[in-house]
Amino acid sequence: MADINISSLSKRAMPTQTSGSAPAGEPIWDIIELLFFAYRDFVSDPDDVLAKFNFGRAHHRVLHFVNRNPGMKVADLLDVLKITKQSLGRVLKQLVDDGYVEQKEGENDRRQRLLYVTAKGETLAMKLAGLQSERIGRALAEIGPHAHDAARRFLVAMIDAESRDGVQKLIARADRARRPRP
Amino acid sequence: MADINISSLSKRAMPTQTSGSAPAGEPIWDIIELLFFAYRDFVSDPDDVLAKFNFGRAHHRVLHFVNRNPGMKVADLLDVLKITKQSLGRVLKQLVDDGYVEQKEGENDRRQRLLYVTAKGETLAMKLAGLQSERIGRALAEIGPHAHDAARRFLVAMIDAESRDGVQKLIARADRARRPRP
DNA sequence: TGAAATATGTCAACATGGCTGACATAAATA
DNA sequence: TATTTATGTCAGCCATGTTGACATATTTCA
Repeated sequence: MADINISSLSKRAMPTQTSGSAPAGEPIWDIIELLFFAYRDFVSDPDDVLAKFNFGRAHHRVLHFVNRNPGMKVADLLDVLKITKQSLGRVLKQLVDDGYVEQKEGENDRRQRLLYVTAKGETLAMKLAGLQSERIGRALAEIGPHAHDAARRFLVAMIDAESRDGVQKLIARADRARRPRP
Repeated sequence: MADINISSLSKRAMPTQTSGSAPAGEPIWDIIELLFFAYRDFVSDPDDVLAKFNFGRAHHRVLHFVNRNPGMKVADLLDVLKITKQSLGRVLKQLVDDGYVEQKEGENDRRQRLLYVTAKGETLAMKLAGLQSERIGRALAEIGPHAHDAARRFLVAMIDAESRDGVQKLIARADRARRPRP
């Protein structure tokens, strides 16, 4: 447990100033590089599992968001993933063909193909989310009581200001959908 | 300024327990998804600049680490990036041909090709690091005094235990090299 | 009702950046 | 001298992103 030696990093911090819009202090090297390494490890756990199913990261993203937002429209998914419909179409087709995702005609608007995970799809999605949650849970537990909140605040603040609201609403809505009003 | 509404998230937290190796609580959806969105935005700023130079993310990574660790061996770079020498070779060749990176014969071991950024290379590397630092600096400033430390601890803890030490040493060593002993 | 807009799908072609496998060269080392 | 090491390179494959063009069904609007 813990060869973590944080004190050795961050010689002289305080770059792009705590105050206003300072121009260009020394780059914040530690966070830049830690983000690279942390994100790489974060996505690597699912990658190993996905490989066994002949799926890649693209499939993971689709499966994840469909699992979290059952009944979402294709257009919504395109909006969340910010990829082209051709790129989405490729992986979505495989997920449907292999029985991980279903498409149902919209009730009001019959042009829509609402997306749902199948039982099989949910199992895989939850397995992958479980792996990532284990890593996150371990990390947060190592740090202390307010770690979750601190991490969330940091990550939210790293998102483009224009998208933050949308992202947070997406997350909150998915949470509500998953466990309906008590 | 601040459509950040953190309180709306995280209905019921405490998944993979604060204590030991609990098996499989509810996934930590917010962090999973925020990491996806935050990292996407984090790499998007450099992407736009790189596109103008006909470079991609792979070039960015190489340029970044060579800038941070002048004189590093090709083998070291392969180790950090965890890609094959063929993948590295492709982008490295372009960076050298275009005059962003130089290779010098090792003094002790003349088989080695030690890597250095040129003036041009440093300018670009610093510009990209500056963009990312602006985003990070803004985020940390928004949050509060201990944000940098909290973010660093979180990210370190997210890295595979076996690599943490190496990563932190890499960062610390690069910091020392950049501003030699006072 | 008929024209236009919308939601989705699909074909073709291309770029980037991973990968494997095989092989080449120069220099260090046993 | 024989072997190992550090690096480079050729050839080809795969995943996943892109653009552009076009097709189909359905809804909406004038």
